[in-house]
Amino acid sequence: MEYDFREIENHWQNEWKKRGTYKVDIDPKRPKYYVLDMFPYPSGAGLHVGHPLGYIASDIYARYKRLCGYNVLHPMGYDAFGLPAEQYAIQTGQHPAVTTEQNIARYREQLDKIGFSFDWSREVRTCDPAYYKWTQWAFLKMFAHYYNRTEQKAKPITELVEHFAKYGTEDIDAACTTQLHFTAAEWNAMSEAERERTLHNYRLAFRADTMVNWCPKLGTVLANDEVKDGLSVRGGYPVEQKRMKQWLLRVTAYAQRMLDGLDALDWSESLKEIQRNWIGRSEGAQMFFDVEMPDGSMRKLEIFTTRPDTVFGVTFMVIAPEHEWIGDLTTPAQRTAVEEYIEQTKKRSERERIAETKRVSGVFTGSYAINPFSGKRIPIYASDYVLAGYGTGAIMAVPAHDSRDYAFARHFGLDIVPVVEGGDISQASYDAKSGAMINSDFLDGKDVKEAIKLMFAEVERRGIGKRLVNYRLRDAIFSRQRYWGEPFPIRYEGDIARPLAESELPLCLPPVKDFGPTEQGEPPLARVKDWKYELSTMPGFAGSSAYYLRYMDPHNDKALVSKEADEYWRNVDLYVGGIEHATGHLMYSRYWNMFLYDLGYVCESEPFRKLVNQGMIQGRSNFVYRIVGTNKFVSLGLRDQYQTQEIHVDVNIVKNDILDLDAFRKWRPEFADAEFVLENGQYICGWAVEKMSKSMYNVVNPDFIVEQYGADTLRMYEMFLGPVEQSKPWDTNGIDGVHKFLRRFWRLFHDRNGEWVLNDDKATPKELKTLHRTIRKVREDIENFSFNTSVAAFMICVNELGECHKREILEPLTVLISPFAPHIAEQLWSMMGHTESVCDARYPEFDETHLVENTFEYPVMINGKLRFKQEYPLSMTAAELQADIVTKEEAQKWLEGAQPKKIIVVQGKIINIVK
RNA sequence: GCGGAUAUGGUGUAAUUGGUAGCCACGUCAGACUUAGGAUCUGAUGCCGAAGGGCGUGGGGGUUCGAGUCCCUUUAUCCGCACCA
Repeated sequence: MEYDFREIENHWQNEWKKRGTYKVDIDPKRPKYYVLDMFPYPSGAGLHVGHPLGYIASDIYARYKRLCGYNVLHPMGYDAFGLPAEQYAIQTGQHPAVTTEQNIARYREQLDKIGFSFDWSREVRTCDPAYYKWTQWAFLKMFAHYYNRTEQKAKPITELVEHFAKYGTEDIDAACTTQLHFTAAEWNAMSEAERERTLHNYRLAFRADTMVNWCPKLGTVLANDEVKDGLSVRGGYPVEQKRMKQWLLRVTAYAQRMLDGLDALDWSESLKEIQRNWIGRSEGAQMFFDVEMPDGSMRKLEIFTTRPDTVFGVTFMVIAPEHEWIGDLTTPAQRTAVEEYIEQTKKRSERERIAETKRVSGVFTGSYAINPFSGKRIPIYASDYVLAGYGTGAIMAVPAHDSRDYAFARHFGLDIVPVVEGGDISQASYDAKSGAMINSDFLDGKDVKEAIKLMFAEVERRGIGKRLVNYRLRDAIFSRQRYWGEPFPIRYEGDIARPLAESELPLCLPPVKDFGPTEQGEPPLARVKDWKYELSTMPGFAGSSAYYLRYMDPHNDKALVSKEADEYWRNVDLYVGGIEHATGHLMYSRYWNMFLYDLGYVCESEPFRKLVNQGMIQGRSNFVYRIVGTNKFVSLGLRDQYQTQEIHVDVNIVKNDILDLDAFRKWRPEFADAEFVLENGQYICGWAVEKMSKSMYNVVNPDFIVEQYGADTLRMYEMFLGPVEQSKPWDTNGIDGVHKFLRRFWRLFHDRNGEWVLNDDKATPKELKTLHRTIRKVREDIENFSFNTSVAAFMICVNELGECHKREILEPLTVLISPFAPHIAEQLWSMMGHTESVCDARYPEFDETHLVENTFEYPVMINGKLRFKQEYPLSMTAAELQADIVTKEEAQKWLEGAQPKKIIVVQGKIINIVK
């Protein structure tokens, strides 16, 4: 009987479904293991071969863990709210719910074909009201809490209200948008609307009037991680900065904890580094500079600096054009110039601003500040090189030691005073944080690092500022002027946002017919009659922030996750997904989880213990070369002889870069009568690595591979391609090698006539050695997530076994391979007479004793090269080994009379013998 | 500019973690079986050389008896952040 993967795979997939093989429940008797994939957004294009890469890896790991006796939670679901479905709806008028449903069905069909061990009874969809009830619930909790920095924990906002009523802002250290100061009397005198407005300054989910990323083309605001180089990540449309009233999440409150938490996580260093960069902690000082206001009053301008040591070199100050005080600071003489400049900056898009970072621009406000240390009167400028969103939006400029300040000073002819030795300020600023201080009074002669410390102390002593830590991380803008997302459980009384009661959840997304903004530019929900709730909806990351918790207890309508389920499954042991979520989903999830942890709803502060980023699979495009003006195509090697035009050709009709001529003629009508100039009787195509996309005809559909070779071949081949973490072009060349391997594996159980053979003969020591070497290698490799090498180990093993028909060898080998090729393993397992699924077997243990009768090799260096090897039994201990060969005499005898010129012994071991 | 990663045959990769570089495959070549082969099987295949032999892990230097692996330096590519004060 030949290896009929079609029948085998069909049969076992049905059988798994029928038996509920992959359904899991809490089982306190067994240790848990939670293997999670980043759930997909079900797009209309379906899966290509790149998508399952991570799923296959995690599936192998999940199956392996299960075979090792763990109770494995391995769920799957859909991240179903989001922009593409809605964009499609706007274009076609089809409701996103309908297209999403269709796409999910297609995804499911494709996923099923590959033979994953998902527990589908736990499927979640973020657009399902029963699911997003808990997204809304978490939002309400954030709305009802603030972050107490003294306790480093989220606390009920009611505590804050009580405190305000008794003591005002006295002794409050809370994460907030702006530092407020008021007394209990002032608080008590506030109207309800005023109090509400004040509380938004502290809530973890809050409304604020801030600068946001506005994307006119998408008609919505976007979070920072959804914008790259001034363009929207989705769609690539221009994004502008605009002041708008939006909902935000105070993720900055958790900046330090998110930073600290990274150390204990088993994530790749590069991913942790991306998050560290994104959080962007910098230590410095807050300092106040006295400012002479044009109206004659004095104010204190707050700045942030990481280089307080250079304060004697401050010769001017710069504020952002958006700075609150800009109007007050501008003198009548400068008013026109300043207003013009503000107008000019407003017009420049984010993209232009980024592109023109080298261009120096700015304007003098007319006002002066006093350098608190040198006592000099210094001018205050406004310039867009100072960002409103970072620090306080104002800086002290030290042109001698900051390249941007230097360029600015040069452009406007301002003083440049060096305060650190080491540079040549006539050429450039000296930015390095080392050297001796000069021109700096009490700091003179001190090293920069010491000077910084001394300055911190001095600033605090004089009461003009204090040490401060600043973060680059911004609060996450949480509302989208869109339809296809979770509605906010918020209704308005005038301008006061009132949360819905928990019992009113879920607040369901009402149906609409038109998905675009209204004529007044309001979000689509404004069209819904009697919709008295918030018009915006939540962003994509809302639904994906806690889905891993929901999988633990997906049908619970009393809680996001029950205490019992949470305490059993705890958190994700292994998370597999793309690195593109480093600053989005992976930040928000950690924030969300820490918040729920503070409130006692979850028992682990970090959601994902170990994380593996699978590489991207790029496309490998193929080209044919048409002779210009003809319908004649010339093979790659001969194209230089003609004037040709390069045309993408469907990679599915090319094999090993050789074009299937008939298939090409059938591919498109205009090629029906194509002629070819061949080399060696074949048409060789050119190739290039490009993004996998329809327009380049390089999309390889997994269904196509499954149909041709079977799911097990696809699974193994994707693993064999190289390390999971690595990005690589998809190359179907070579898939035959894996397919051949599976056929050889099949043939281990069949004789030359294809008859099933399995006997109970004793295995030879050599066979046992082969088996156990493979067990050791594969176990190690799976633990290390090195699947390409474990596939290679299987291949070697099968090559070595030849025609082995022994149960003693084949049974463990079948279990060993079942995570990689579950269908064929299952079939063979049942043919061996097992009634239970191979998934219920135990993974074979490595037994060293089978290697004992064999030998290992002890290398000796001769003439600087390893030339001579002696084999010793593995059972030999290090001491015996030493006694045997380590002495010079032994070595000499061992070399059989050859006269060594030199024997080099290091720490009692011969490491080199020179003859 | 700052930070992270990678570099090995024609190709994808491997290397017991400092010990014979190139495992396992793809591709190529040769052979067998075939009416036929995009089937199957066997063998060869890093480069140079007729051979002995020499060279060889992006380049240069170093440590070591010994380096793909450790250190310094340099180049190239990829990724993240970026007027972040």
